[in-house]
Amino acid sequence: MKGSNRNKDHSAEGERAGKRPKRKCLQWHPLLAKKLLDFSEEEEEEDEEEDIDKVQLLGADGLEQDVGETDDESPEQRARRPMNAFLLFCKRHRSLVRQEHPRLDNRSATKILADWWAVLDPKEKQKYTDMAKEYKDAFMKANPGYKWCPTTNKPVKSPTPTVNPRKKPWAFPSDSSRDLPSPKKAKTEEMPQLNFGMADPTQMGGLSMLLLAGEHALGTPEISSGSCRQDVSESPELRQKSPLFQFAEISSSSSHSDTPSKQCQASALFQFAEISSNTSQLGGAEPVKRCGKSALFQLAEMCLASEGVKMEDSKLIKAKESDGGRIKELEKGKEQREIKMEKTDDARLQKEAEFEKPAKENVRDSKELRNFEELRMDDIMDIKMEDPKEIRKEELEEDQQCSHFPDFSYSASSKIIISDVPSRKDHMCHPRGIMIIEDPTALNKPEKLKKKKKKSKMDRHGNDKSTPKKTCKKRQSSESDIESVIYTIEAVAKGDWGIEKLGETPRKKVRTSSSGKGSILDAKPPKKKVKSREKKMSKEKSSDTTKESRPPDFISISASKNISGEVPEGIKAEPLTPTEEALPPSLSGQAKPEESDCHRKIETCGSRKSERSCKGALYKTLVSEGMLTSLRANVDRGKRSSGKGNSSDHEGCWNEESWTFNQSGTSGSKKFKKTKPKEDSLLGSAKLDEEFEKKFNSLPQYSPVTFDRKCVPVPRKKKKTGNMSSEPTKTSKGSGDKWSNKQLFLDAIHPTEDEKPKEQLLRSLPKVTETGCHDEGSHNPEAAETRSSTPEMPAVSAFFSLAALAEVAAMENVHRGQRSTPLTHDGQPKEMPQAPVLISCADQ
DNA sequence: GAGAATGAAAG
DNA sequence: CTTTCATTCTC
Repeated sequence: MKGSNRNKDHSAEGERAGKRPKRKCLQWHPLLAKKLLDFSEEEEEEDEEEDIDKVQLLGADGLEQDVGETDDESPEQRARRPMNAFLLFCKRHRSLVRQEHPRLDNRSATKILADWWAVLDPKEKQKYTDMAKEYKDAFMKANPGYKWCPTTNKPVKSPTPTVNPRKKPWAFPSDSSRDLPSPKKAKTEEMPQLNFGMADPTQMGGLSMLLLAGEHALGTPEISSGSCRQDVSESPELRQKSPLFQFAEISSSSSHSDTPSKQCQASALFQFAEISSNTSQLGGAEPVKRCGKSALFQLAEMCLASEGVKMEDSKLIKAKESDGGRIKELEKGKEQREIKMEKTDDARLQKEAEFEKPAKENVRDSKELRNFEELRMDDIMDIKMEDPKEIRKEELEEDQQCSHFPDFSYSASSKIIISDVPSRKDHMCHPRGIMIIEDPTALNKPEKLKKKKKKSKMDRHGNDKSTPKKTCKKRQSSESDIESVIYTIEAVAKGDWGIEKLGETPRKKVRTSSSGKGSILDAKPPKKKVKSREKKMSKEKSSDTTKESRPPDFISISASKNISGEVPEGIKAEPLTPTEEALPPSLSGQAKPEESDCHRKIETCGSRKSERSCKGALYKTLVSEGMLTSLRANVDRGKRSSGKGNSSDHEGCWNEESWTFNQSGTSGSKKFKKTKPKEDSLLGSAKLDEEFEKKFNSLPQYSPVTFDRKCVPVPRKKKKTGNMSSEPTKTSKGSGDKWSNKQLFLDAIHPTEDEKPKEQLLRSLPKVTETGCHDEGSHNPEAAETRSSTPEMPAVSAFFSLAALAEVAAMENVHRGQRSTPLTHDGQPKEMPQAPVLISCADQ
């Protein structure tokens, strides 16, 4: 049913309604495609990967379908016209309105918003207008060919029946020169001539491509986007006005010069737009050179070297594991990591295993959770040891424990474990593991997911209203969540992302993946998370301390990395290794060869894979060092997209979900690559969106009070008058009570009486976290504005090459999905402060 | 899905 | 001048 609908014209609307549509837009899709073309080599490799993926995907047809569907819809179509000032305002303030008038339906809220808008100080209005314009410009730059809307009628019917008539027409009509068919289409069938047509964002090359793109952007003059350039040249004012433009200019034109100061201030929006565009036009790049170029890369390489050892270990493990606990393998995840080290010495392992078992039994009473974890550890160890007897024992123990925990069932445990796995930094692994374990059906049905989301939303909103039962369930999870949140916060404060991811990721994924079973799962995972976190925390302490004490310098990073390589600690994420581990046996077979390849390549600094791996290492390092904080905005985005896009069908492809799906499909070692392609696309759009969001968040948010005063006198329209009179009145009342004058500018946290303490707590916590670690979330409008340029980002960018930054960002995007909802465990709005809207969307 | 608002863009 | 569509989300 859906499929048909999607295809139909209205599908777009439906999508919108669905919310997922939001993120779908990859305006530069075509550009990416070109990139792909440029980097045909990688493409080939990826293709292979794809095949593998497909095979794997077979299991879950739904996933694949989703992807395909997504393809059909084509990102270009998705590209949405930028919001105008009023819409921005609405988006920014709707949540406020809703808070004040929870009962009010959206329409009414819109009316109120309109009223506010009407009375809004022109000066303030101008901010929104400017923002809208800025974003529009950026958007247009990103999508040179983009047309606002097709004419009312024409597009729909006549043109291209194959694709949604409506979308196609307006997507990139003007690009006659380029003629980029919708990327997806092209890839599948049409335009054999155009190689890029083949490029499917989904399938497209990985970070390397992105990297290349970035390099190009930096290195190459603005050959690419003529139109954009023209625009820029034409409107110098814009540049002056908006850092975005400046940045765009810089990146496009000179690029090479780092011009850190300016760039720093400039917004990533244009950057990415430029990059994408440039890349598209530019020819292939030389990865090797790049490697040499960036210090960042070198650093990554160093990291890689350390990791390489680990990888080998993981291989060994796999080989051994062929026996039994496949799932367990997946589950092992983190513990494995640690264990790996131990593993080297079997004797030690055995001893430890034995030791731990009895110990946990004793502990049981006191700390069940811990035991559980330990148990897992034991399982892992056993597996490694390959001793069937021990495994059995473990099982028994597990059973016992299960008895202790009514909630935990075997299946549940497995799932939980999986969730844990994701908690590690290996995002790649998670999705896949989830996919495998979970029912494909669930994935297939986006609708259900939607419902779920809705429900969750309902719950959150309607705590007052209804669903005591649901609430209860959630509450359990929520409590645990809170703990986790706290941990997360702490972790964040310390700069350790991994932990945070742990908490968040599992949750989200679990939910998403397990539409039906979610409730049970939800309840469980949090506990585990907490424990795992605790454990990690303790273990990581040493590392953490190190991090804390040290500033995020290159040197420090490198040092830490080296150390990490030596130390088994979980802090450093081993992207490749964990992934491999996570792979199920079936996959492992395929993966192994790849791994070996990777390994070899890794050894070779110049190879792309090595680059990737290096990137991964780098990413880890950066993460550990907390340098990615600024990039974290992606998380928000991810949440958003995930929330909306969870359905995963068509639009999903660009979303995290799609991403996740792909990963799941992907075979082990290559996950990175595959992920990357989407990431790229995502990255571009994501970055743009991210920047946009930042800016958006920086926009001032006004308290109802502000409007109340003005509001009364100004009745805008006759029609509404009736409503207006009544509603505005309400507003005034509510605002008066809740809002103090000092709060004229709304900060992040709204003291809503309606909301429950939990939510508040969650909100506040996340806020704090973000605030502390990342400036991104601009809680204070003023501060936000100041930040609009995003101090951190610029700093980072200045430090690293743009390309490197982009890579990292891409990586983070990958992670996004998993960690996406750090705070949102319950589906409650956590990050109210920055983007209320985001929150609403984000919660599944 | 419709609808509530505003506004930009295209016909 | 009219029509789309961008945002959000209830009904």
